[in-house]
Amino acid sequence: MTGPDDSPRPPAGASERRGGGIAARALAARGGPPARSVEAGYLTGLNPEQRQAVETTEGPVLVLAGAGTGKTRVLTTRIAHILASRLAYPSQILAVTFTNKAAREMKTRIGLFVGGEVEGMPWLGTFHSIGVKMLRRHAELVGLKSNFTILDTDDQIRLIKQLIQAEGLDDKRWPARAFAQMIDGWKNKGLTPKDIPEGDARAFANGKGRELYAAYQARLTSLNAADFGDLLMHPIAIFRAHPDVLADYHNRFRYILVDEYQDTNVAQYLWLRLLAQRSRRTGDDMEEPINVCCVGDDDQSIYGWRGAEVDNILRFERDFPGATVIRLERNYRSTAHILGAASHLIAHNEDRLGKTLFTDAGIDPEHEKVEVNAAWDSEEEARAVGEEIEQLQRKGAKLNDMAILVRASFQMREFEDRFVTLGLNYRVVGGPRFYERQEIRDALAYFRCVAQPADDLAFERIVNVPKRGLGDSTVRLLHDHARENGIPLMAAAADLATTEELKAKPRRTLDDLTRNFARWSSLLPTTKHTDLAEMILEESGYTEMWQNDRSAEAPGRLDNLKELIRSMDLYESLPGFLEHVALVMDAEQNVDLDAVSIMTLHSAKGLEFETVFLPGWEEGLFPHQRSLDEGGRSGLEEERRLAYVGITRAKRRAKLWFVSNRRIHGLWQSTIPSRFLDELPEDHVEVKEASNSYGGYGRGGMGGYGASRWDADAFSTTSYQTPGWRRAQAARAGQTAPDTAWGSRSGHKERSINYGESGASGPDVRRSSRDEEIAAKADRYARESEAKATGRPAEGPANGFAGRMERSGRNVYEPSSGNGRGSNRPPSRGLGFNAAARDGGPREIEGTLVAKSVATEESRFKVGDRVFHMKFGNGSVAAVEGNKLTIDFDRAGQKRVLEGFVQVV
DNA sequence: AACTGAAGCGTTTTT
DNA sequence: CGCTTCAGTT
Repeated sequence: MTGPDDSPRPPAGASERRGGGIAARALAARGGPPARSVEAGYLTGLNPEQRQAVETTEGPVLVLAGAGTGKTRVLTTRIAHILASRLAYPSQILAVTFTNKAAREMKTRIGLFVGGEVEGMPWLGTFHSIGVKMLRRHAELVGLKSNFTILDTDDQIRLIKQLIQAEGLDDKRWPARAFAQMIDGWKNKGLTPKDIPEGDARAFANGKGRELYAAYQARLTSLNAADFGDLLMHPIAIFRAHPDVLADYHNRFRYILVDEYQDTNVAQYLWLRLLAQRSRRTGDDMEEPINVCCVGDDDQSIYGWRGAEVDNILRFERDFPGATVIRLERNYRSTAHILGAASHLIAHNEDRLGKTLFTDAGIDPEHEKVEVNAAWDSEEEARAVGEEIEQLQRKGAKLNDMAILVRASFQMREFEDRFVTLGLNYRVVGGPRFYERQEIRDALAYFRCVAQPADDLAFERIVNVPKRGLGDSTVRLLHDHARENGIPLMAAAADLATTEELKAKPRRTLDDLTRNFARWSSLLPTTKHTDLAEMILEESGYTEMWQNDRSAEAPGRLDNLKELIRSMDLYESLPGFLEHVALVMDAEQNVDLDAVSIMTLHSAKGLEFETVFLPGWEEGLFPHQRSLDEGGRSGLEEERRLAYVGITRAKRRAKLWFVSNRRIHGLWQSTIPSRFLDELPEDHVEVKEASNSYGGYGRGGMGGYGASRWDADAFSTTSYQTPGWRRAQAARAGQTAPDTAWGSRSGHKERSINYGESGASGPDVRRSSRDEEIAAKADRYARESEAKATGRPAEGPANGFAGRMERSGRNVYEPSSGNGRGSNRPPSRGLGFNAAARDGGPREIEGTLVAKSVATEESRFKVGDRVFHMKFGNGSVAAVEGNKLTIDFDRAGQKRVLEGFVQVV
């Protein structure tokens, strides 16, 4: 099975053809003049270390690249250099990244060097996408066909659940999800069923862990399917069992580059080592090493929990003897304050190779120190951050240059709520993924059934979606029949439609359904895939199902389906598209819109922003209690690296926050500032007065308005030696684990979020009680797409309503403010935090806010107006509050929306 | 087969 | 606290 890209076999070596030969390359490796006579333009502007990393093309190279030291630039320039020096064909370079984003960026940037010919780099991609590519070429060696399907987590869990039940085990006591995660963990470590430790095997399913794992693998094979982990496991198995295949790759790849090496797990490491560690046999029978270059930063290793082994990077020199190690320590991103703070923090870690970042930019009095801010609770934190953002915006800053980086995704909500209220554009990066939405998965399941009628899991998913009266009992019959005859469910369905086994009604339905699928499949070769896709959704009744759905999300889902079909246009065929979807679970974001980014610290790695807000620096949350409990010291160190990553995302401003009260599991807990705050150097840090809504404006040297938790001297000095701080420290010292909610759970069973879907057999789709929120977000999406369509920014900066709305809510928590979730406030303020409330707060702030309110126009809507909304259709206005309208929609029910999104009919 | 209420469950990070 | 899942009911 040869793939489409049978690139030219490497001849005796591309360079030899140019008369360069190994010697010439070795010369270049010693830093001598490059093979080209003219100094290549792409080399200018590199510092000496970067340049060395680019030009040391021969032999193993490890580049330890600190944050902001131009890692991506080195990587891409190195590839460009290899290509420009004709050391290898594009197809002879294997370049592996971790994320699709990184792969995309590399492609783009290499394209800039090479002049757009990115297609010529067939082996640049993520571990997984390259894994699939290899697996498709040799699938039969592990008992698969080359058109195998890739399971998503959902399919995986359903399948495991079936197996658990088949074993006669209690699927409540042994949850499928937990086992899916165990399997994942094993595969991350490169362990097949027979390799797993006895203890692990016993830990699940009354000691049947190993059997279950084996059964799962067998089932995958019979389904002609692979899960994510298999995309690496199978190639490893193939390489080991078939030296000829491996030799072929050895022969093919002249250069191997790996990005983010500190994040590789054992399986990836094994895969890589198989490919890179042997010598390559050249035509004239000489041994020539494959040139491997790994780039990484041990200080940014934050995926240990997922099986990443920092050891891989520490072990590099042993794995590849004679390796050149290059350190990139010159930081081009951040100010000296930010760098100083981050470096000082990370120096508290023991397990590191040790790098010292420096910058040429000296300490500039204009540069802001890293800020530490306090807030009473998370709501106030969000409010204050929102105000800071608006302030920056007023000074001309762009929202695109700001980001809020949180430890855990539940923190995002507060900010989203707040920004919706403010009318501040935001974008959640890495949130619920497009392809994980229910309607998208359903649609994809239809497509999979058409492209591959043997895809049982897809079939199962949609037999009764929309409801056709094919319930559990019918499906069970199908299963039995399929099993007895060793045929796929689709075929079984076709069979049963012709026999007497079923009652007339389901038989009829089944007959219709299978005929439809047969017809769609037959159209596959002749019909344009986007048209076919549309036809499938239309004729299956799937579109209609959502059209008839009166819930708030339905219109959005229909939009998503349209978007799905639109995006298919970029791909050549249905199978091609399905492959893309399986591997690339994220959808590109709309970058045209000026918006604040909200994301987790993990997904922020590799990005940079002028201003970074880092909320939630509290013990238990950050560092996360669970990391502490499960990971001990190394867990703490990983958290610290996460903090380091967070701070180093900032170019000019890093603003840290902690709150005194946070709601966890619906309960208010009082919290303690993160130990990481203590670990910051005073020189580069400014501790701010509680920057809540009543104290937040009068910053810096201002006299201070009354005692506060931080006390007056906290204003003028940037010291931690304040009573409040000491109190917090004392509290922490006395009580390590903050509280029950975080502490006591013995760690097992983690859950990922399931987006409101019941399983395959549970067709009743219930209304989520998050309708309101989703509706609010729907507004945002509407705005985004509108902005996209009209080509102009959706709306200017936040209008002046922010202040007014906060008015009454500022010092006192008002039970019914916001969206009806006003109950259950934290206890009344203590700790002298109320200082500003005593005298009503600083005057000029009041002034500002009042001015803001006055400047606002009267709403152009009034109660009773008939209006139209892009998502919710027609309705009548039930209430007006500022720019927010409560509208009774004819179809979608009552919603609160911003007036910008509706128009008078 | 589909709907409903009620109980119980988990609440970090994701290719 | 909010959400998912289950079990019992129609």
